[in-house]
Amino acid sequence: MSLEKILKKIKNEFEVAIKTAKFNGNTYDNGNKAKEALIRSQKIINYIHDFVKEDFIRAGVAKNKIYPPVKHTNPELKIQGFLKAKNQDIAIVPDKALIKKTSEHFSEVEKILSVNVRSQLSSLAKNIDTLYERTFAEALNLHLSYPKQVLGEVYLIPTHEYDDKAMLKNKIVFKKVSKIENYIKMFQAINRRGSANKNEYKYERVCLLIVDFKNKSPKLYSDVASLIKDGLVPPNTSLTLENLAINNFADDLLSIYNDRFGEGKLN
DNA sequence: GATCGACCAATAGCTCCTTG
DNA sequence: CAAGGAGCTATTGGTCGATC
Repeated sequence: MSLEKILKKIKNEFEVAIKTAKFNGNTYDNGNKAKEALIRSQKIINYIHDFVKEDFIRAGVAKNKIYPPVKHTNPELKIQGFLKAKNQDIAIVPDKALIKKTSEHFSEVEKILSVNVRSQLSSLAKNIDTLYERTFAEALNLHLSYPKQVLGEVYLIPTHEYDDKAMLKNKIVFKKVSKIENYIKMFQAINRRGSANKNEYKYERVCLLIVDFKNKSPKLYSDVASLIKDGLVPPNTSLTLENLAINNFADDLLSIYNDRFGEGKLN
């Protein structure tokens, strides 16, 4: 499925939950509660998981090396990092034998390519700093144990967050424009870890999906010029979405992977 | 007196374990 | 081996002091 279609589906399901206070055959007290159930079911984020998985397959990765497989939500691979073990949203495993080794520290485990995927559609401003901490702690947790491991992160944010108060009354209301600049700045700061022996807090490649859900067909922003044109970041901004957009996401990760571990291990 | 920023806490749905 | 419960986590809502 194309990303455009997926975003449309996400918008639709999210807004239907808010407007009807229903999700998955259950009726909730209000639209906000139904939306919570939808988010917590992981249904929405799983669309993005599958998109990323499909993109890896397009880029040459073997289907059977991806965990959980396309269209499946388990088994997730739990990898023991420096401080804690954590399930990986998308893991690409060069050799099946590694799967049994992820609960302890085996150096070959670093050959597993891992991508985490998350979203935040409301309360962005309030939580930006919780997000900072979580996001970079997760890369650290793995890189401190596995310095060469190739890590990716995909984060979906709206240009205008959904208003949580309006949801209580089953209304779709968008707040004024999100602090998109802050998000870009923060993700650029932890993006493109080039060398395997430093900057453990960085990801090898991050993708920030900036989407305007106010449009009937949600609009995905892949360059700063468009953001400026639509008044979403100041015209004089020095920021860029270079290496932060979805274009070449899988290819970039694979290219770093191939440099570190040799060509073709994931095909 | 409205908005912002920083920090904390809650909770549903999932997974996994236990128990009968 | 089903049912129930405990534990974990992602996401986001509440609050309070600072700042505009």
